[in-house]
Amino acid sequence: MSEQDLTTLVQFFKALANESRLKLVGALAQQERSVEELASILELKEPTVSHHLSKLKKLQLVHMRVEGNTHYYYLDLDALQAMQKATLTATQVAQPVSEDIWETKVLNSFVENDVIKEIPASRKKRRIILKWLAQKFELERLYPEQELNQIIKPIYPDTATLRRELVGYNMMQREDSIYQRVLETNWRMDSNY
Amino acid sequence: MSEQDLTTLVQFFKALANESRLKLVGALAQQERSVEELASILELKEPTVSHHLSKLKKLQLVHMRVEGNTHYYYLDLDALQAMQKATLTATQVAQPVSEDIWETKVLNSFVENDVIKEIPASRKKRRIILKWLAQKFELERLYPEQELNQIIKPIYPDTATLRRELVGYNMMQREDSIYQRVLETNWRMDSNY
DNA sequence: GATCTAATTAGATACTTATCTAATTAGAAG
DNA sequence: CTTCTAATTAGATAAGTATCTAATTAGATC
Repeated sequence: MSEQDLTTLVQFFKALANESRLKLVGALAQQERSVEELASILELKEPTVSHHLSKLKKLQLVHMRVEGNTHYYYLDLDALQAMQKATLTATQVAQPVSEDIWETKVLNSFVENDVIKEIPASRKKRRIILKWLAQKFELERLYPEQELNQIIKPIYPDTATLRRELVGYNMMQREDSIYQRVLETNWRMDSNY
Repeated sequence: MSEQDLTTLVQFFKALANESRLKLVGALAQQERSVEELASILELKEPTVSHHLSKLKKLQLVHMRVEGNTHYYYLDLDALQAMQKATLTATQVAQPVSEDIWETKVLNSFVENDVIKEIPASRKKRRIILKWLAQKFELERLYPEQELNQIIKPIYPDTATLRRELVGYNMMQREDSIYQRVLETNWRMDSNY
């Protein structure tokens, strides 16, 4: 969802997020009407109605036709329906950047120059750090424990803890002191990890 | 559209008529997220996010799941879509009372005790008075001019004007000084009447 | 049990806006 | 050309609300 679409959508919702304007739309759904007429139907003063109509007009949800002194307003049903359809899709559309924003922020605060400053206490954040660490290992390759340690040590001295965590999240598998990276789809997602 | 539906609809639009909340919905469309995470994605403080989430929660557009200290919020896609569908129909639904409100008001101000106090200057209002007057005549019946006058006179002394107006709007037809009421569907609707 | 973490609640501020009355504009009618 | 009518614009007020910081709660960790 682009920035432009977002503001347009907000404007649209704002336009209808008001009892008087919603009633106006309802009254105009039947037929065109003058300002005076609308004021009497809604039991509001004419300037107030004029104010609301100008907002709807700015969004092209209504249009106006002049006849003598009378201004007849009518609904743009197409515009209205187009907007409503747009909301159906827009609110469901993924914005794939969201996740990265969060992960980047967590990484920035716990990693500096490829060195882990501190291991986050919360599982949520720890998982992000470990994910970052796991990606340093190739998928096909087998890593003896000693080699694993050599890679991890400059990143974080307590290699034992990280080894244990990596296996715990099932980001790496261990067999006879030989480690191998696991496909991301198989990583543990339980609430305990 | 009932009063209840109207307020519900206004509440719904209000909930989405805000950039932050719309972004929240977008972020939650992908997956559930913690308050902290959402705050970092939207670049807002946590209390602010909490405030917005509580509004969405009150309308049941999102729900929450607790896990330790973390509160995970997730979208109620069904509720969202149901609401959106409701708007599609609601804004188009006629509220058949609107017209009567206006007509009644005009009648009240120009007619009293079945007597026309004054003939409105504006065509719009004049038409309403004449419509009321025309309904005093039966459809099938033929009215000689003299009988017509007898009926109109107690309502408004200047019978000539009213006769002319009724014919002008094509609410009544005249042939050899005999008048007959015209079916409403054939009344003149031009901008000059 | 003391400390830490994530979230909520309370309170304050600044911005928006719905509504009214009064003033102004523009067209119609006498 | 003066008067009347419908609508808009201007200006004022009051209500609502998005956001922040500070304080509080509740759960987890050491």
